[in-house]
Amino acid sequence: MPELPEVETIVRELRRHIVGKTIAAVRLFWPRSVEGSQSEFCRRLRGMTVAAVFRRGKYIGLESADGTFFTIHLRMTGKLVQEMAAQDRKHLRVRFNFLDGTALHFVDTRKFGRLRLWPSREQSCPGLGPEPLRQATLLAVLRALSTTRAIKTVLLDQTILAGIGNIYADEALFATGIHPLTPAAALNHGQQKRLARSLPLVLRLAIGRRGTTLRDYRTVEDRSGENQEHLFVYGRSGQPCLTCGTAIEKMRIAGRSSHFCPRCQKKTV
DNA sequence: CTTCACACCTGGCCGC
DNA sequence: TGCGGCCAGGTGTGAA
Repeated sequence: MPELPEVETIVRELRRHIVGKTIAAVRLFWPRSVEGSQSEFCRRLRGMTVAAVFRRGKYIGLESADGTFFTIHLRMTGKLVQEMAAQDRKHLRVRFNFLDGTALHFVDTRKFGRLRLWPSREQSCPGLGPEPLRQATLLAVLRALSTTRAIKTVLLDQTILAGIGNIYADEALFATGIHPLTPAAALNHGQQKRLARSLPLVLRLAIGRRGTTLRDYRTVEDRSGENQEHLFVYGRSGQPCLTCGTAIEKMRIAGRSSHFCPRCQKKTV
């Protein structure tokens, strides 16, 4: 489900809702949602006062003043909500109760989401590439690519760039006019520069719209995003390209469906 | 190094 | 109505 813009939206709402609060109780309804020792996880979190909430790629990180740090990865269907809707109760996996009487619910239909403790914030989420929100960072990363893997595959690789998922990879490639199968190292300077400009734009616009809600994604306040109203290619196969009218095509790349306009995104190699 | 199948899970949708 | 097959914002593993 959630990619960088959705996770960023959730993190911003979490800051409003839980910073300063102390966890009174943690209850696991689906223990496998927690990686590592479940008893240690619950023990360390009990009594923890949330000092800060972070995002790193698609990870949400919560930290206390004494250095306790844990992450939540929502994978496909995970969500964090203050209040549970009726249909959420069946999929409640973890519940955090705070001293002030409020709660935070980790709801996850498909049970792919994962929570885990780390020794510190610095030692968490190893192997993630840089954040893709700055043009200069992206340009450096794109210029350094020497792989022949398809650019779409590379954008989805979290060790190269952290936070991009299937929707925004497709949208950014469309915005840049690059065919998703283009070998990463074959991008010319103009394409590198345009992609480095487009990606942060696509992501920031989506953040401004609180992300893309296709099915399950909801914010902490149980609001949906609005970016689904502004997609150019994702989920639009067979429909006319909003730029040129050609039917959007769909093909499988890196095991994921990829949407593109065969006219606006010509293969250059 | 890279691709690919498969695993982890549940539910919605479509065709028959 | 029921059933099978296919699909889904993600990631990790092991085989080829």
